[in-house]
Amino acid sequence: MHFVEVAIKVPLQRTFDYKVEQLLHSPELKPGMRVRVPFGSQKKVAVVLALKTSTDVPADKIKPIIDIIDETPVLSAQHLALLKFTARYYCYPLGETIHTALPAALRQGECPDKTSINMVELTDKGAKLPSLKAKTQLSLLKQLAESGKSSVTELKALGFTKKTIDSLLDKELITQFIEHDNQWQQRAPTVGDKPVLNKEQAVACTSINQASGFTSFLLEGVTGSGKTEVYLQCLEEVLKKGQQALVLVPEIGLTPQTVNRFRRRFPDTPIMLWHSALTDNERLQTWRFCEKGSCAIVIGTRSSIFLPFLSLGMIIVDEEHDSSFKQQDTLRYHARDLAAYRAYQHNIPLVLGSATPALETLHKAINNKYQLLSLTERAQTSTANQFQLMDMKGQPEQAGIAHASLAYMRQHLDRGKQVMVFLNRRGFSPTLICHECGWLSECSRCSTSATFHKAIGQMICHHCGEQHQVPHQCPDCGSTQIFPNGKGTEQIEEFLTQTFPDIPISRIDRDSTRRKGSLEKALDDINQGGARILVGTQMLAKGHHFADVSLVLILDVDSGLYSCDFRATEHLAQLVTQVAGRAGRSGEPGQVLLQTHFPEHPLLQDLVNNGYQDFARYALTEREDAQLPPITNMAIVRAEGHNINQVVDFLTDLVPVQNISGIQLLGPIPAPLERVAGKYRFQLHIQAQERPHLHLYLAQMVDYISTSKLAQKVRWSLDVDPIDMI
DNA sequence: AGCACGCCGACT
DNA sequence: GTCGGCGTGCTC
Repeated sequence: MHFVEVAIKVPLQRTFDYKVEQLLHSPELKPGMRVRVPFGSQKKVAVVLALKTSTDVPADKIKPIIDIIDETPVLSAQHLALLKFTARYYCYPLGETIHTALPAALRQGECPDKTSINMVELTDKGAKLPSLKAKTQLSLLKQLAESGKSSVTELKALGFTKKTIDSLLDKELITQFIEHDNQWQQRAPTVGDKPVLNKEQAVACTSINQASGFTSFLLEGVTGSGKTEVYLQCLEEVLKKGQQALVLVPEIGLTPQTVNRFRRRFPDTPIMLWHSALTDNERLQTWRFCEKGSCAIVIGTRSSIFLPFLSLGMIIVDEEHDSSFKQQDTLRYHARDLAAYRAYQHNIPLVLGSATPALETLHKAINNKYQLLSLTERAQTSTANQFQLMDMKGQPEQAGIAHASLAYMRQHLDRGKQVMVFLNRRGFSPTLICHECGWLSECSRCSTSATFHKAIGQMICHHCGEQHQVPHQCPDCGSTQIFPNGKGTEQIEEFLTQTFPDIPISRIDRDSTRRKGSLEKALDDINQGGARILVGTQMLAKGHHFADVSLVLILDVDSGLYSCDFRATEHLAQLVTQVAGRAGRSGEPGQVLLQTHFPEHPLLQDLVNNGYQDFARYALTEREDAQLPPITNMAIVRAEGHNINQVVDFLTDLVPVQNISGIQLLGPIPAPLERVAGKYRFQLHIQAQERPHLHLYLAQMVDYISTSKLAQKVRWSLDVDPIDMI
C-alpha cells in the first residue's frame, strides 16, 4: 500500500495523507504533482508533498485519491522547498501558501499548455516611422521602435487596440510572428549600445560578476548614479552563461521606459513582464516559459518571486526599500527577503539596489552579511541638490505655505522652471470644524476624520471609503459657521491657482488620476511644459523624471518626525530623498525646501547636511538604543471584531501561552486607528533578540490559536517582520 | 474556509 | 408538521 502526504488550500496548519490504490497503473507519482482528493464532503485539488509507505492516520479515516492531474510536477523539489520555507517563516498554512504562489490557471484542474506568443515587430518600411494621420498608430510605431519587438498582449496592456494593430499590419508597417517556448536557445545574447562605466560602476560590476555562489550585494547608489547600467552589464554576463535572471521592481516601477531600456540592450533575448494587470492566461504563459527556460529575463513585481526557473543565475531587487515588496494581507511575505532565500537556494548572487536602502538591508551590509557597493558619482546630467530647512515658527503662511517659500517659487517660475509641491494628504482638508462649538467631522465607522473633498462636494473617509454630503450646518449646534480645518492637495492647488493665475498647475494624486490613462496624460503634459507647478502626494515621489523641475517644496515634514510608528522617520527620509531626486536633473542643481517647525531636529539636520547615507547610519544607532528592528526581530498579532471585549480577550489570552526565554510581549494595545469600518482593532507586539526564539514562540502560538475558542469570534492575522504598525 | 449536523422559532 | 436561523465541530 502506498500513501501520499498532500497540501490542500484550507486555513489549517497541517497536511493530509491519502492512499494511492493503483500506483502501478498510474504514471509515476512525484512530489509537486497535483491530485484530486475527496475532502470532507467536497472534492479538492491537492499538491503532493511526499510519497510514503506508512501513515499515522487510522485506516478507517484514510481515503484514496481520486486521480492524478499532472504528468509532470507543477512544482519542482526546489520550488516546493521555497514554499515550505515561506509557509514556516510566515506561519501560514502550506496549502494556502502554495495557492498564492500558483497562477490561477494552475490552482484547479488541468489546463491547456500555452506555449506560443503572438509577437509583432516593425517592418523595414515601418522602421522609417512614416508620418501617419492616425496618432495612436504612430505612437504604437514609436513604442515598437523603442522596444524592438512586443507581444500583442503587452501592447494591449499599454492601451493599444486590436484595430490599431490590424491597420498597421494592413499597411505592412509591422509584421506578426509567433514566438515558441523553445525559441531561446540559451545562446550568447546580442547586446545593444552600452555606455562606458565609471570607476565605481565598473568595480560594482566586477564584484558581482566575480561572485561565486550565493553572495548578497547592496548597491547603494544616489539618484542618477547609474544603478540600472550596473544591472544591465551584470545581466549580460548571466545571459552569456545561458542562465536566467529575475528583476524585481516596485509596483509603480514597471514603466515602458524601464522595460524598453532592457529590451534595447538585449534585442533578441526573451524578456517577459509580470504584474497585477496580467490575465490568467498570460500568467500561465509566463510561468510555463520560465520553467522551460524559454524566457531569459523576467521583470516583475512582488509576486514574481514565486515564478519557477529552469536555471536561475541572478536576482536583482531594484528600489529594495520600497514597501510594495511586502504583501500587506493574507500571506504577508516580503519579496526581498524571499529573494535572499531563493538566491541562497540556487547558490547565486543577489543584488539589492537603492538610493535609500531600508535600515534592515543597511544593517546587514554593516555586519558584512551583504557586500556593500557604493555609487556616489552622479552622471553628467544631474547635480547634487541644495537642501534647505524652512523654519515655520512665526512665519507668515497661507494654505500651509510660508511666504518665504512662495518667494522661492516665484524665483524659479520666473526663470522658466517647474516647481513641485509635495503634500502627503489628498482632498481639500482632512476635517471640517464648527466655529461655534468645536465639532469636528468624523467618520461614523472609524476612529478618524472624514476628509472634505470640495470639488465633488463630499465628505469621504480615507480608511473605509464612507461618503456623504457636505453638511451645511453643524450637526451638533446647528451653526452654519463650519470651515475646512487643515490642508490637503486640493486646497494647495486652489490657493496656488489664485496666487499664480498665469501659471498652469497640475495636481497629481489618487483623486485626480482615477481615470485610466489620466496619470500618463498628466505626466506627459508636465514633460511638455504644459503644467509649471505640480502639486501632489506620494505618487509624484516615485520613478517619474521631470527634467525641468528645479524646486521641490515639501510641506508636511513634521508629521513624519513624531509618529507612533518607529519607522516613520526612515520613511520620511526616504521620501524626502526620492522627491529631491526628481529635481536638478537638467544640469543645474535643484533646490529642495523642507518646511518644518523643528529645524533643529537631529535627524533632519543629519539628513539635510549629510544626506541619506549618513542619516541612515545614525538612525540605526537609535534603533540599537531603543532595541527595535532591525536590531531585534518583531512580529505583530492583529485582531479585529465588532465586539471590543472579544478582540481584547483573544489577545490577552495569548500572552501567557508559554514563557519562552528571550521574548518580549507588548499589548494588547489599540491599533493606531482603533476603529475602522465599525470594527475594533488591537494588536500584540512580539519582539525577540534572536530570530530562532521568535519563530519558536510564533509556531507555538499559532498552534495554540488553532485550538482557541476565542479565535473563532474575531478576525486575526500574524505579521512577521511588519513594516508598518497599522 | 466550507460544509454538515443539530437544535430552536415562525410559517404554508 | 417543516423551513431555515447560525452555533459547533471536522476535514486524511
